[in-house]
Amino acid sequence: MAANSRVAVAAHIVSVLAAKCDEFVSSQAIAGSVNTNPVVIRHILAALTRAGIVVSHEGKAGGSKLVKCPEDITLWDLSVALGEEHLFAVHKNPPNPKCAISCRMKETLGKAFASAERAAQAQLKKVSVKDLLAEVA
Amino acid sequence: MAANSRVAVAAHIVSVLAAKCDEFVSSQAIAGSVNTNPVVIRHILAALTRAGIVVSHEGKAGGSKLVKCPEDITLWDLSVALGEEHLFAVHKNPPNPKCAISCRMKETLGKAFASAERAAQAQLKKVSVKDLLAEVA
DNA sequence: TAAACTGTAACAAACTCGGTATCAGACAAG
DNA sequence: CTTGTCTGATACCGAGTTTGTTACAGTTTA
Repeated sequence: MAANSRVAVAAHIVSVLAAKCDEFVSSQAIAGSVNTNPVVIRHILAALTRAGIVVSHEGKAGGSKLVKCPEDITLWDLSVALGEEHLFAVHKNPPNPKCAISCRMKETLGKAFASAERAAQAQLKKVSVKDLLAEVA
Repeated sequence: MAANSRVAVAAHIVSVLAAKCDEFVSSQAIAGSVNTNPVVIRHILAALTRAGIVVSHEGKAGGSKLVKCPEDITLWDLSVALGEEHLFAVHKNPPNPKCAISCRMKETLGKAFASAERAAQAQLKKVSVKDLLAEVA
């Protein structure tokens, strides 16, 4: 799957913020760690702000910092914050009414994929930002 | 995640073949059920053929049929056949050597994502084409 | 030989993704 | 109160992906 890496970048961002406990860190400094453009970072930070995970501060000496404790932020929370909770997609072609399989297949597949997504979700919920930092250190 | 729907289409294809037990079904007939173009079907069928899941037959009265029993084909087998086993991606920016987090983050995230993928994989392995057909019927 | 089919290549339209440039506005420091 | 630094937002680009389409050579049956 041509999955994007926004959840990974979000995890990186939040880890950097967690490491600099309670300081306001600029998007430029974070971008230095991720090795990308500050605007890319700010775009993801905006989603994390909407989700109540970080708070930002405009103006000189501004930046972002965590609102929640690192152990209360999981990879799943980041996925939800970015609207990336779906791992599988069902084709969206309208069903052929003449074919019984066609009429029910998408619904059936949806259930199967949903259970796989729940399994992955349970695993993502087990990994907190605190765990990531501990592993890195 | 901008997930594609090729695994879903593959599942649809294989279900149609399983329903028409041991007949050779043309890509056009399958396309009629999926409601798409025959070439799209043939492209996926090519991958399934390489994986030894179906066999095709050129010429008039040609088509494709299953090689394996429906209960021995799982959604995971289809994912592997299409090279779609990865659900998550880590950003590929080179790490910033001045930042300890940056140097280890990608590796750490890779492990976390791998465990989530394994969980989803285990679930996909539980669903066979026979199960899909039973659910549809 | 004619018809029906596969296999494959080439292409297009729509979309996604990561990156970049730019600008208004906030705000702290001097 | 001016200057410098920062966020937030928008717009844009190039590359790649996805799905669908057209076209055509080769195979097989009747």
